Amino acid sequence: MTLRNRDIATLFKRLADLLEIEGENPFRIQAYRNAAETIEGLAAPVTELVAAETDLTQYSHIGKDIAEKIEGVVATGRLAALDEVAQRVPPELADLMGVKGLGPKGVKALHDHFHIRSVDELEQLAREGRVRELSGFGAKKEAALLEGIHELHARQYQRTPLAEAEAQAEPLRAWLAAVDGVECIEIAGSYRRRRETVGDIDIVVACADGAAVMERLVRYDGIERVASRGTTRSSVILADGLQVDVRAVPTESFGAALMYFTGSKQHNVALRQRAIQRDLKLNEYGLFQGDDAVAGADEPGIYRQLGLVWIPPELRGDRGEVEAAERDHLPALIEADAIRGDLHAHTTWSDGRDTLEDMARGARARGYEYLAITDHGPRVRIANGLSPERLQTQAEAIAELDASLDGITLLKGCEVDILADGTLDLPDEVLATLDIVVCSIHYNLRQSRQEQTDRVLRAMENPYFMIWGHPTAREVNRREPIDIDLERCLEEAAEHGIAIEVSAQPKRLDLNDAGARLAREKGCRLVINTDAHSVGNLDLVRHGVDQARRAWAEAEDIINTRGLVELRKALRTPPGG
DNA sequence: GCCGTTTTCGGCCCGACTGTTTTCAGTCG
Repeated sequence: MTLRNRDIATLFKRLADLLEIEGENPFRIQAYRNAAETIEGLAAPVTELVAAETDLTQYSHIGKDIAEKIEGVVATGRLAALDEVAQRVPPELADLMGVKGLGPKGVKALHDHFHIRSVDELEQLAREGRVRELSGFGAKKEAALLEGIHELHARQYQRTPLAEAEAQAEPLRAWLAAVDGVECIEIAGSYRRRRETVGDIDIVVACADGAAVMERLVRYDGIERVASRGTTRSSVILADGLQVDVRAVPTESFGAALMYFTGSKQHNVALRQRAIQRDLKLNEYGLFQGDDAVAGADEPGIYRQLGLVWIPPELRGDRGEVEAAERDHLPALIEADAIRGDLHAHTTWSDGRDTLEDMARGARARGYEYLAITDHGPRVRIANGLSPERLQTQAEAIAELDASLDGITLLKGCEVDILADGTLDLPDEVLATLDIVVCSIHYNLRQSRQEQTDRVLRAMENPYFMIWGHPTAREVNRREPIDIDLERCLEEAAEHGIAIEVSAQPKRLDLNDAGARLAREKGCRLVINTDAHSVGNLDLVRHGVDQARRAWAEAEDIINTRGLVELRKALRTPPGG
């Protein structure tokens, strides 16, 4: 199995956890955690960067020492420093830190006194009521730990997909907005940064009377329990286990609080350091010079005082956005209303729920100029994939409908399968009759990296390969991406003028933000498609726009922001086409 | 261990809440 960036990051996080339990210098620990964040956020595989002898210290939070440690990991598969610490501190203790309410000091105390090593042992100890024997631990703490263990098991470390989080959070936002005196209310956190999944929900409320907000919060119907409650800050757990933190601030602090709770943590740290350099102090109440607030009511004012233009939340990840904002070189991010058509949609001809006509009318009702009908090719039998004969019949139906419908153009297309050997599941003479050919992988997901890469590169040699559909076949929280040399494939795609799909399906979001950013850097055009299997699915496009924005994409990078004539020019041109 | 618009040493984000403490440490975000 290839060493993924996430695996390498995990080693450094674990090293940080164990050192923290040992009581090491907290800044050294933070340095390892910062480096882990950087590694996770890199678009290119670290293994390949090392193979190409890239200077890793060019990346933030990676210095000489950590660069060498990373090279060691790539060479040996092990982090020597971690192995060394593991001789003194049982590595399983890091898992105990996953229990809410238990930090490094608590883990060390429990281990020193009871010699426990696992969450299960802690659970047994707590059930027997023995944790309270330890000074610093009481009955309430013991109960809180049992609760924390329960939650750990229940949620299995899973983050909530953004679309699900929306369904939970928006009604609660509306519930709180009804409190008298609420001036502004926003959902912050990774939700506002539009990450594909969220760990919890952060709601920031501008209100003179915070107590009234908290009073209404705890009366919300969907609450499982109240984890903590104050007059300015409270936490509740919703019925499905999602945690919601609510923070009430005065109106003059709303921008600062919104910024603070939007994060990312790394972005906040960068801004606070910037404030310190200017003899200012930034906290969730405002930007202060001594005791005087110089900004705080709104975000643009704070950024301005720091010498920056306002940074859209999707860019706040300490990935170069502060430097870009300083030079006023931020991208003009794509907006949802810039999308003028969908190039990947299914109908009842294969596994869609709605008819060809319903889909066409639905797209027109959304204001689209065009819609590509791309039912499955024959390989996907379970989805009633189309044979060349049925595809021909469908083409006639599309042409007939297109002629009878004003205000939208229907494009004849197909979602062709990239077979295990890199051939496509329809012959070239059939593909030659189509306007749009989306090529996707649905089967043989477990091929080796070499096989998978060769497979896609071979497929791309086919002149009718126009769009690479959901390129890595990943599914959020459910299926890892296929093992493939993405960078190599994107270079090939750029060369042939193949557009890369950013699937807006919440379960796919494929390519993801880092992949889409890499695609742009390699010179590829992107296309935001819903892969709609119903009329309602067409509305999912905004989730794809979110991903593209996180990839720093502008409207110009996305081919389906163009009118039909320009779109055709932007697509790969097959021979004679 | 990283980093640099008071740079190669000396900082490194900071406030709220909880439980346990009898004045604050630990944890969280």
